[in-house]
Formats: sequence, C-alpha cells, structure tokens
Amino acid sequence: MTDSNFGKGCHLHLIDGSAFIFRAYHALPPLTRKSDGLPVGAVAGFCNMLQRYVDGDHGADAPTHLAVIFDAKGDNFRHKLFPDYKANREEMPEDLRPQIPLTRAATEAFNIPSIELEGFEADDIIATLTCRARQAGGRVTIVSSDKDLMQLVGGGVEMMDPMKNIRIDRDGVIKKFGVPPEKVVDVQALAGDSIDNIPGAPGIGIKTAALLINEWGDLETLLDHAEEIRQPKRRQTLIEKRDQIELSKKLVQLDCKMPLDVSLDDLELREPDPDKLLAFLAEMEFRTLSRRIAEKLGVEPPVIPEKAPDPAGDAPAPDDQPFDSANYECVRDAQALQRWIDLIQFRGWVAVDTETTSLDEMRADLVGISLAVEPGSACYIPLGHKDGATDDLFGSDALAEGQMDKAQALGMLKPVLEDDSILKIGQNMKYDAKILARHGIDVAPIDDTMLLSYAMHAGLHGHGMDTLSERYLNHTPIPIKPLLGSGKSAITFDKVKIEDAVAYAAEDADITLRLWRVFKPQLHRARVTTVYETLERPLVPVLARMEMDGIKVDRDTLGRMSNGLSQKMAALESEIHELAGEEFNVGSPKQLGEILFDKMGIEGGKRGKTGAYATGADVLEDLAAEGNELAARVLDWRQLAKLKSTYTDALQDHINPETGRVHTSYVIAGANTGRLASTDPNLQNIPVRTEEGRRIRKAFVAEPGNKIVSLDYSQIELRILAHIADIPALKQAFADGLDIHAMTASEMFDVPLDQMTPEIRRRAKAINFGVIYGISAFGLSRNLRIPRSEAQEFIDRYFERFPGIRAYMDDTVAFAKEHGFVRTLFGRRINTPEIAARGPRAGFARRAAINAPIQGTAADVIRRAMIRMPDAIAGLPAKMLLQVHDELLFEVAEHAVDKTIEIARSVMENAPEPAVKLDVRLTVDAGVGDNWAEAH
DNA sequence: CTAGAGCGCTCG
DNA sequence: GTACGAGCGCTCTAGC
Repeated sequence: MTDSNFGKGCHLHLIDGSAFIFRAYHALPPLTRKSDGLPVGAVAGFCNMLQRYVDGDHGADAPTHLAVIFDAKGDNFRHKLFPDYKANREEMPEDLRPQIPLTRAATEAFNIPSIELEGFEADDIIATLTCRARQAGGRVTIVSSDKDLMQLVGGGVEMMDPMKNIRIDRDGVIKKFGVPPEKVVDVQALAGDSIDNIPGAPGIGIKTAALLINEWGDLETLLDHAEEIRQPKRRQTLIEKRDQIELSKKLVQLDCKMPLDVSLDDLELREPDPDKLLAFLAEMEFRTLSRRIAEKLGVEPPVIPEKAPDPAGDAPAPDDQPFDSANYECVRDAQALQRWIDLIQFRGWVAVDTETTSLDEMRADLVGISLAVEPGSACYIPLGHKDGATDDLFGSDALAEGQMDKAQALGMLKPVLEDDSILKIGQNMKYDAKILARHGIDVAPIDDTMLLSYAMHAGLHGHGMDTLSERYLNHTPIPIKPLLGSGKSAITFDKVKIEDAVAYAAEDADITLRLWRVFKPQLHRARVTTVYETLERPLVPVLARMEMDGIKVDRDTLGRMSNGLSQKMAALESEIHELAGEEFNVGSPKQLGEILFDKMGIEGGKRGKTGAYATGADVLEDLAAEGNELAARVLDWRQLAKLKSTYTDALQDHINPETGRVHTSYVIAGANTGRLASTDPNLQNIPVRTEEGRRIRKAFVAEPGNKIVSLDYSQIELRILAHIADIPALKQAFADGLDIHAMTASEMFDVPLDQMTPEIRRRAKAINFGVIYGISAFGLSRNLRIPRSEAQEFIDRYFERFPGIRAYMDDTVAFAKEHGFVRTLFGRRINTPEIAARGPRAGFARRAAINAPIQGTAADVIRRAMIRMPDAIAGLPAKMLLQVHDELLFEVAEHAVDKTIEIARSVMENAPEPAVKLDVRLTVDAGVGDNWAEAH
C-alpha cells in the first residue's frame, strides 16, 4: 500500500469504535425500534456521537482524514500468547449484541471508512495506521479513552478522550503514567491490568512501576538488575515473576506492522451521500436525528411512519402477521436449509424448537427441527419421520421420503447454533439444548421465553407456551393431541405425517419468536433484566449438564428393598384386616375412614370436601396415641407403601438403561419463589427423616474410585431472615455460632442455655420456622398441638423480644399491597395478585408474601453458587449432580474430595457477593461417603 | 378406557 | 379455613 498523498499538513483522526459503542450503550436507555422491538439504543447514541464528531469544531486539530476502527470478533494473537487474555471481561449484554453489526452499517451510512481485521484488535490497527501517518509526516488524533493507546502518543500524535472532551499529549501521558509514552508499555507490563486480565507483577501498581522504570531506564534493565532492588518483597516478585512480566509486555505492546489492506489516502474525509444516510436513519426509525441531519444537509427529512404504541403493553404489535400455517415451509434439502441459514445470519437471531419421540431428553430421538426468524415466517425440517405405512411393533420402520439426512442437516446447523453472534431463542431451551447436546451441538447464546415470562410474571400464571400464547399473542396454538392421540393408543412424533408435523412444529417456533418480541423489551420495565441475566439465563447450561450427567442408582439395592417392603406390607395388611374385621383396601382413605368412624364408631371424625373422612397421619397418630391398634398399623403400612411405590419401585423405572444413572429434570420456572423443582423423578424429596427411609439414599452411589460429597447451607433461611428483618440478637447469635433454636428458646422462655431442654428448644424451633412461613396462632397451635391461646402468647412474646420481625412482616405486606409484588434481595420479582383478595385467600396471600423474599433469596443464593460452580471446579475430577434447595451433591474422584469441598464451599459461602453483602455470614456443612446416606 | 380431582406423604 | 414452597402415587369418579 502506498500512502503517496498523505503527508505534512494532513491530520488523521482514528475513532475507537468500541469506545463509542460502549459509551452510547451506557449513556442511553434501552431504546427499541418501534416497529419490531429491535434494540437500537446504542446505534442511536453511536450515530449521534459520529454526527457530532464530524460536525464539531476542532479548531486547529480539524481532521483531513478519518476512519472508525472496530474490534473483530473472535480471538487474536494475544489469546495464543495467553489463553486467559481478557478472560475477566464481562460478556456483552444481550441487547447490545445485535447492534454491533448495525454500528458498522451506520459508519458506512455516514460514508466514513470502517476498518476491522480478524485476528487483531482495534488497538493494533490504530497503532499501525498511526505509525504510518507519523512516518509520512502527518499528525494523528486517536479518539479513545483506552489507556493502552497512550504508548502511541508523541511526535504529532495525540489522544482525545471523547468522554471528557480533552486532548492528551506527551505531557498528559506523563501525568497519567509518570513516564513518557515510549515507556508506557514497560509500566503496564509491571502494573498489569485486571480488566484485560494482564497479570503483571503482583503487588506493583502504576506508581511503583513508574518509579522503577524511571530509576532503571527500561524494563529489561530493571529485570536484569532485579537482584539489586533493596525492598525484599519487590526484589523477590521481580525475580520470580520475570516470565509473567515479560509476557505481560508482549500483551500490552501494540502491533505497528500489521498487514493492512488500506492506504491512508483511502481515509480522506468525504461527504456523506444524503440519500444513503437518511435511508439508514429511516430504517432505524431515528426521527429526531434524521430531521436534524436532513436540515443540515438541506434536504427533506424522510417520512417514518409512526406506529402507535400499544397501550396495554401486552397485546401483539399491530403490524404482526396473523398466524397462517400455510405459510410455513417444509425444508427438505440442503439448498432450502441454506436459504434459512442465510436469513438467520442476516437477522442475528432465530427461534428454535425440536420435535422428538419423548419428553425424557435422555431417551428421546430427534425427529425434526423448526426455525423462525420473523413473525409468520417459519420452517420445519423433518429429519426422523418414519414411514407410517407398515405397522411394525419393533419400530424398525423405514424413514419417510423427502427428508434431509440428519447428519448433514445438523452439520449445517451446528455453526449457526453455536455462533456467538446469533441468538437462539427457545421456549424451555433446556429441553432443546439437551437434545442437541446429545448430537454434539452446544447451543449458545440463548434466550428463553419461558424464563423471560418467569422473571416478569412469576405468581401471575404458568409459563408454558400455550398459556403464554393465549395471554400475550391472543392465539391458541395447534393442539398436539389430535396428532399423537392419548393413552395406550398414543403414537410418538416420528409417526406423525410430515405434512401434519410442519403446521404444528413450525408454529411452535413462530409463537416462540413472537413471544420473545413481546417479552424482551418489557424486561427492563419490570426491572428484572439483571435477574434474568444473572439468575435465569445462565442457569440453563448448568442444569442441562447436571441432568445429563445424572446420578448412579444401584438397582439391586432398590430391588431388595422392594421385596422386603412387600413382605412386611403383606403381614401388616392381614393384621389390619383382622383388626377391622373385614378385608378392605388399606390404600383407600375413603374405605379406611368408613371402617374407623362408621363401623368402629370412633367419635370426632372430620369430613373433607368430598364427604370422606379425613384419615391423614395427624388424625391416625391421635387415634394411635389413644390406643387404637388399627390406626397404628395403618400408619406403619402407609410408611412402607410410600417407600415402595414412590421410591424403591418407581426409582428403578427411572434408571436409564444406557447410562445406568437416574437423570432428573429441574423445572426452572415452576416454583413462584425462584426455587427449582425436580421431576421425573423428583430427587428433592428422597426420604431422610426416618431411619427406614434413609436406607433409600444408600442406593444413590458414587462410581468406583469416587465419593459422593454433600454440601449444604446451615440455616440459610433464618440467616436471611436475620439480615432482611435486621434482628440484632439473631445476627449476633449466628456470628457467635450459637445453636439458633436454643438461643431463641432461651430468649423467649428465660431459660439459660445450659439448662435448655429438648422440649423447650423444639417449641422455639417451631416458632422460628413459623416466622419464616408467616406465622399464625392457628398454624403454630396445630403444629405444636397446644391451645391457640397459648400459641398466641408465644407469638406475642416472640414479637416482643424480636420487634424487627413484626416490622418486616407489616412492611412486606404493605409493599405487596401497594405494588402487587415483593422482591428478593437480588431483585427477583414475585407477584402477589391475591394480596388484595378477601376472606381466607387474603391470609394465604399474606403469608406467601412474607415467605417469598426469604425463601426466594435463599433460592437466588444457591442459584448464584450453581452458576459459578462449573468454572470453579473446572479441572477437578468432580461433577455437580443434584440440588436440593439448600444442598448441592457432587460426585468426586477420591483424591480430589478435600480440594473440591474447599472450592465448592467457598463458592457457596460467597455466593451473594458482590451483588449483596449479608450482615450474617453463610456457613456450609460438608459430608462425604460412598453413597448419599453416608454423605448427608 | 382415560383424565383429573382429592388425599396423603415425601423433601427443604 | 391456615402455617411457606414443591412432585408424585394411589383411589375414585365423571365422562367418553
């Protein structure tokens, strides 16, 4: 490249594009394009800044040449030198991502050259152009606040900080770094940079670094004479960390000689083409800006149709297409698929849905994939539909005609589904991510309409697609029932005719995309963007991994237990029949009630809403205490029946034949408070409270050479209560490591701790839990089996001793009444629509509102720990397997047990930070064993 | 025959 | 009429 005309008298201005973008993003509210909700706030800010820069008064520093320099996506040569380079960088906000290409388009619309090159950072391009301009005798202004660029200043090169609007010359650099520009890299190599993750020399900051460089002249001399440093700490660091420091210098040193296919002459200042520029601004729907620019250019401003904002906020945008399944395309070959991929790449996002043969992701076969890019335009790619003509019981039907080869289609889709710059939108993405992961595809990044709804609407309604579609799109999705049938005669999706599948499957992707366009711009209005970004979205891959790993369950242990239980139950059953004087179904509460309260004539039987007698454990226990043998035996039988049916039998059916492990599924958007729920099977209610039940846990084992490790938060909800309600006595008790229930008992009943009895402690414990549950005299009296008046006295005394509790309860209910929701410490929103109800429902809503911030904050804490856990234990032979609300279960190679506990505990105990600093520290108890029973 | 309500029990 | 938050197996009934 020749820069033949560039020289003395020329002044090149180089704008650091990223700096402009980030400043624009943070300076403006999250604007979206009205017609389709595309986020454009950063683009708007970027255009404004460009326009102001070009038209600004630069005096003697006016540009003759101008370019905007961008960072290319992906890694550069520095990552090869140091894989962790910029590893501390926070991920780009999701609503900024799609705006990045638009800022390039904006630059072009302004007719300003934009330069980027894969494998290099913007800084290197700036360095190269700066060197060339300086050699040619011209001047340069670098528009950036990035201090890494200060090494280029001097010899006609200055920086211009667009934030503060000040110019920085050689003296400015000396002021900032304490050394002239040519020695800046030496200082940076020593001082390091936490933002870019440049290690530097530990303990040495910019001040010290400048001192050392000024003393020794340059870095190499300094390092060669490190032995002569007087301060022992400094000397040792410089000697020991020499490699790290030299690496740091390579990382901060900008490349002045990159191969750049641009000549300086190409960058000569030029006027924008009004048509092009205004067309772009109109496309972005920037009304004010296009009016201003049109005025300046002396042309008519473009007409941008005004779309009336939807007053309800929830209804579909009026310009959305009606649903019409005839518009959906069936993709049957590579050409057709490539067209969709092109569309997706152009758009930067796609709604994805997979169709399979089972709701169990670990057993499901992939049958097809649907994609949607814009409302009303979606496709279905059949991949595994069987020819339904033959009725083959062995499922060996041939594939139906007109389908792409599955491997070929997945091969084409993989780069898209894994592309950092393309957002994949799904409804319950964890399901699809697991299916695709089993085909070697790691879907990322993702958005999930179910989780968007959950973050905003928890407590208002469910978050299934049918519910959301009806509520927010006013559209009832095609039901799956007519396609699959039900019960015994139900078929799997692979047997559905492709023509029928297209309408159903493509519509799901279409609905998902439309929901996303409704929900995404509403996140910030509900003030749950951070909740969604830090507690919902990042949890998806973590749970997917845990669920796919599963936990090993020993079938023989369960089988033997089942047999043993059968025998004991049979014996009990005969006894029960004899006591009853007739044979009846012991498992039928209705029949049991009739025997007890009608036939045997026991007084005081209470009937439920169906008219049947209540025969719950509390009722039977009272009868048994009065000496009723039948009630006692039925209680025994029920315990065994529960263990057998729900656990020893059912669990065996959940052992995956291929993995030999049990793979639960966590419902992220199930519990209103933020808790997870475990299903198919539920592994969060495996028995533990009785010895008999605990034996089930022995069947949950580690692989040979491994251990099961359990870590659980100690009294997390009470600790959170102490913090939220601000109870000094409780906080102090936790700080002192006291037995919290005993301490409460002592305080309430004036019993010294050394004279505490189990009975008094039990009562205090019940009250402590009652407080978390939104205590009532009725509830406490029933739980402790004491008169209501006595329960009321306890509660009164509790409030007297801990007055903050009452204030917390009153304040929380008042907040819920005013706003219709409550929040956790981390901002999670739990809607409380029933708080305005009258009658018994009001009581329920009150107590739920009091409980939600406590339970929800605890749920947020463990979510944070789980999200951080994979990175924390990466490299250790350890897997996180299960979550049980306040407990995490791991499978760990024996030799790494101690290290894993140390790291995982630290992650869990520090999980609230830095977002929240609790007044009470969280403590985590650990257990290790060959099985879950031993570890707990 | 199937779906759904109700009951009861498991967990934190 | 009640302690908060969940899931699931069994029985029974209503409705196809």
